[in-house]
Amino acid sequence: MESKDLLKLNIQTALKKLGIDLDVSAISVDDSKNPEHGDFASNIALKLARNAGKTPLDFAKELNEALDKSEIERVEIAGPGFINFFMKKDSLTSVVGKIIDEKDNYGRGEKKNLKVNVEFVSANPTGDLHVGHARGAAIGDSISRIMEFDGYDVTREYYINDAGNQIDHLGESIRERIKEALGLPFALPDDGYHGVDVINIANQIKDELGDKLPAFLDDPDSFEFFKTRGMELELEKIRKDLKEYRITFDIYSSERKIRSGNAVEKEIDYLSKYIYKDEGALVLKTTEFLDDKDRVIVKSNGEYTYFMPDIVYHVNKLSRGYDKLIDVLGADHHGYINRMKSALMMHGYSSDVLDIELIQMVRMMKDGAEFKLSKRTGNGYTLRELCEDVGVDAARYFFVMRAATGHLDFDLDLAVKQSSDNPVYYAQYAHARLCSILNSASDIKVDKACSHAGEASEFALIKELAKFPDVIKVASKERAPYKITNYIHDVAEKVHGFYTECRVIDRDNKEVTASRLAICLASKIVLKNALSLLGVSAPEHM
RNA sequence: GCGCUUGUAGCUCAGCUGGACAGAGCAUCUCCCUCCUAAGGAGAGGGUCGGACGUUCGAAUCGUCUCAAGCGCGCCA
Repeated sequence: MESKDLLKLNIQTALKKLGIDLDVSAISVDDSKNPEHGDFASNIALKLARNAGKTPLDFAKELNEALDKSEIERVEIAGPGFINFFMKKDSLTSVVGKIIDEKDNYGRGEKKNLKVNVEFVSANPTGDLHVGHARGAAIGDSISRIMEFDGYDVTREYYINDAGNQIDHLGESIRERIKEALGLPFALPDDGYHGVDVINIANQIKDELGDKLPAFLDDPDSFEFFKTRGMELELEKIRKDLKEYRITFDIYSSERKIRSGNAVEKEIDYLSKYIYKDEGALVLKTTEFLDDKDRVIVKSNGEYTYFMPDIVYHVNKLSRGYDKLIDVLGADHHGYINRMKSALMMHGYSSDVLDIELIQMVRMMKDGAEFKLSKRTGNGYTLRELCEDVGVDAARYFFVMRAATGHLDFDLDLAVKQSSDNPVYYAQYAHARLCSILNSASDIKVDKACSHAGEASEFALIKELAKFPDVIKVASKERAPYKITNYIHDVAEKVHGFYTECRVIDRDNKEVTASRLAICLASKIVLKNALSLLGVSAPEHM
């Protein structure tokens, strides 16, 4: 157990001696920001003094006397009643050996036996993924990785809206492009897809059909074929782009399949007591739960609104046994949250069975101005181009670097810079430096007890490493990958400070060398673990 | 009009289940490589935490009001 947690238990026991029973979770112990305030600080006396009928200072003094001092060097009571703890060195350095022993598993949360489904990207297979998808993709995948590491059983799912009329437009566009290629008269639909990628796909399908053309165009099944084949090819491209981006999905769900077998009708039946008719349309009484307005589910012309099959889809996901659904959506969907939650509540689920993570817009910035367009196609800047331009590491790191709820300016110039200005390089460089030291001293056995730590920069780094498990818990709970990038920065900063202050390899002083090598190894492990949660590589050389 | 999100240093953002002088990066200025990667480090300047009032021993953090920006409020998806 980490020294901070031990300290909490220590305080808990001391409080008991004073006749106060408190859960450990109610005892706050913080890492001191200022070294003068010791290693850890607690405001517990300020919180409890009033109820105990004492002044915070007196309360702190009494508490201090009840503490077990075996791990504590000394205690200072400061300010209005803060208790500052100066820990014994061994108590702080023990985490180094722990990290080295646990390696890739350092920071991993306990197995929770909870199944979580994270749905993200879910772009219609009608064209290339563009940068608008890229942030949601990076955040969705990082949330998945973080929660997996925290001990959840995570499924990554992609929902294909293949039943709507966008797919019809795709089919039409392909058919007309094939006609064009065959020299026949053609007419692109106004709401069709006009990009070069559709032309490429049309050409590919044309080649596949070969001699069957142009006769096949008159076949009544041809349109259905263009639709499904076009979609398959689009999806193939998307999968490939995502794989390059280090994202793979466990499940691709098709709207058509979800809808099959009267699933929608059955759902309407199930919800019947919350449904009423209004001017020929069926309306769901979502206001009975969280919504501020009832929602149409079947239009007066008999068609479903988008919402209806989506309810079926979410119910379907839950029927597969997930304890929690997470949807990663664009921020413009915020009106959708309470409506979907309400529908699920009609099924008896709690409102928090579904979490919707809203992702704010990204502005790509280049030379101080917004950069929107692909240089190749004249359409939107694609994910593939972005990866080619700045690399997957920088792309993924930048996209998760800020809280999802806030707008993000993606500085393309900074992302390609090979210098410390670039936060990705700053972190990766720290890792590479550590590897370089470890390689140069591979013949020296590391001292896992880290028994010769003495410099301030060594302790600053060790304390930072000890925070990792807590950072994971918070990032997982808040679904906040940016907490990991912040942490990575802090670790990298301390690594660089340590590197500068402490010469590691000293052939004349094997003890100190072995102790410092342990710090290097532990730091390397933590950096690598943290980077991997974001899908960012930890290079050995740069 | 209603709802959601945002407003913190010149710029981009942390900090927000209330706590000790408000932090980081970039940009600006000073220093530091005979030595494991200077893709680094040390230091300086720079802030009425949008505004007002309230709760509290204590508010960037909580509450109310207000100003500003973005986005939603379809029988669109």
